This record gives sequence, structure tokens and C-alpha cells, in this order.
Amino acid sequence: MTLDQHDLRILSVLQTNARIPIERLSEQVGLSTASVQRRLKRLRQQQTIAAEVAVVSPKRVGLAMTFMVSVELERDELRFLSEFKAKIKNEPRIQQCYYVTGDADFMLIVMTRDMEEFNSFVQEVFYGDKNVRRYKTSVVMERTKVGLELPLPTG
Amino acid sequence: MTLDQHDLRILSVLQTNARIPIERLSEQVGLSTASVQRRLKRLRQQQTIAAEVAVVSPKRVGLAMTFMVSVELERDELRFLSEFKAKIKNEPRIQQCYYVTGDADFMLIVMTRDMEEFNSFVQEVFYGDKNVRRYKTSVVMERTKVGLELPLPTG
DNA sequence: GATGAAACCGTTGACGC
DNA sequence: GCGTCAACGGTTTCATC
Repeated sequence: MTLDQHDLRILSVLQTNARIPIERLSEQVGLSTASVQRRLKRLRQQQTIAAEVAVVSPKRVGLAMTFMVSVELERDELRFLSEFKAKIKNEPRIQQCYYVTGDADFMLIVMTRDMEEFNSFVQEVFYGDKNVRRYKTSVVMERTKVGLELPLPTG
Repeated sequence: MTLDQHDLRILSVLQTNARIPIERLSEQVGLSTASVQRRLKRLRQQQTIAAEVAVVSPKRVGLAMTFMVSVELERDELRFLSEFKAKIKNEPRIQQCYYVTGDADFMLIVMTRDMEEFNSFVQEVFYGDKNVRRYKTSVVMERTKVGLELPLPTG
């Protein structure tokens, strides 16, 4: 259940490239291929590796616009919270969502094809929702750094 | 260079699970395995699939804290911008960074082991930097939705 | 942890449609 | 462009030390 330096090195490499051949991975980790295989299997079963996914280029599929939207909810009922969360999870244009301290309740990252689609999004998701008290949109001019890589302590 | 419905379906599946066997992927797409292989190769070469990566569970590796930090820079020189961007890209605790319109210049997603490490981070990255005029931190209470999945129009 | 064998899957290229 | 087939190489699992 606890991870040693070898595990962390495996994760560190796979975070960047999940398709690296086991042999090259083994070289970088300093273990035999069989050992790396066993560790890999364990890391996947433990859900330390939660998923292995393809990262698609937004440009190539025509998703030109990214937005950061802060949302403030009405405070009346706690039930609103889970309602809103469920809606978020079912809305593919919301790529990411964080429940945060401070003035806003949620910070959303929203991706659309163009401004028109963002307008539809806002109308569908916010206007019809009595839970939403206020929202504020920032347009993303550059996705300077994007990824799910974690800072791992690989001594 | 343009993608048809088959390509979009392939991407849609691989965005969620990049380790699905080609045979099952083919079934879901409605093409032969060879055809899916050809498309897959093309999508990777084109960089439509920019990367295939392992998603590591933050909890499992002891990364308990996430922060959203908005940063405002000094306006004196444009050179500051690229300096700051370079720093961001070399700082693994900054998982994501967006250059945005509005009051702030950048929105950062920062991940650390604990509050103490966030304190070190702030001192290292912001205090020593004369380009940084102001920054504002929100603590993330819940990572409600996290991923790099794009909304693809799969009819 | 290492080694080796067997089964499985992914990849490529050739063929015809 | 698609489908089938065959061949190669890498991956995965298992038994063994």
C-alpha cells in the first residue's frame, strides 16, 4: 500500500508517457521488466493509477475557446449543492470543476467551439438554474500549462 | 486532416480509456480492427492524439492539497510575461496555468502535500519575483470534476 | 527479486474489394 | 476508403528458482 522510490519513478514516467515499452521503462527505473510488470499491475489494481487516457488536441477537433467561470450559488439549501454537482458531471463542456473557498463556490473550466456555443452553454446551464446566484466569466487567452501530472518526490 | 464520425468515436473512447483492446474499440466504433489501427496511427502521427498518459491518484501519493491561485503581474515589460511562463513550466507543483482576461493575468492550479509545502511554494515562486504584483489564493475543498476530456460531437 | 515459457494483443504490410 | 489474412514483436501471466 505504501509506495517506494521505484513505484514513484514508474508513476513519474507513465504520467508523461503511458505507451513507453516496459523494457525502456525498466531501464529508467533500474529494475527488471518482470518486476516493473508486477508493480504496474499492483499500481493499477490499487487505483494508484486511476486511469490511462488519450489526451486529444483541442485545436484539432475544433475546440477553439476555453473559459474560466466562477459560480456563486444560493445558500438556502444544501441540497442545491449536490444537484449542481450532478449537473456539472453530466455536462461535457465543463471539463473541470473545483469547489473552492472564497467569494465563489465553484471554479469551472469550460471548453467550446466558439463564442456562440458558450452563449448556449451559459443559457442552458446557468439561466435555467435557480441555484445559481451569480457567475463571472474569464476568457482564456492561452492554455499556458495543461495536464494532470502530479509533483512526485522522485529522489 | 479532417476527422469523420469514426475518428471522433475513436477519440471519444480513448479519452476515457486508452488501454481498451483494439477489438473492443472496433466493436464500439463499428469498423474492422485493421481500419481502427490505421486511423489510430494517423491520429497519433497528426498529433490529434497529443499524448497517452497515466492519471495518478493524488491521495495515493500523498498530495492532499489543491489551490487555485490568481496572479497579477507588473505591466512594465512584456519580457516579464515569457519569464514568468518559463518559470511556471519548470515548477511541477503548478499543475495547470491559464492566461486569462479580467482582473488577474494568470490562474494557476497548484498541488502540494500540505499547507507547509504551499507556504514554501509561495515563498519560492512569488516572493522572490518582482514581476508578481499581487496573488490571491483559494483553497480547493473538492476536486468535483477533473480531467482533460474534450466535448466531442459524436453523433 | 530474476528467469523463461506460453498465451495474448498490437502492429505492419500485402492482398482484394 | 474498407476488410481479411499472415507474420512479427511486444505485453502479460504463470510457474519456478
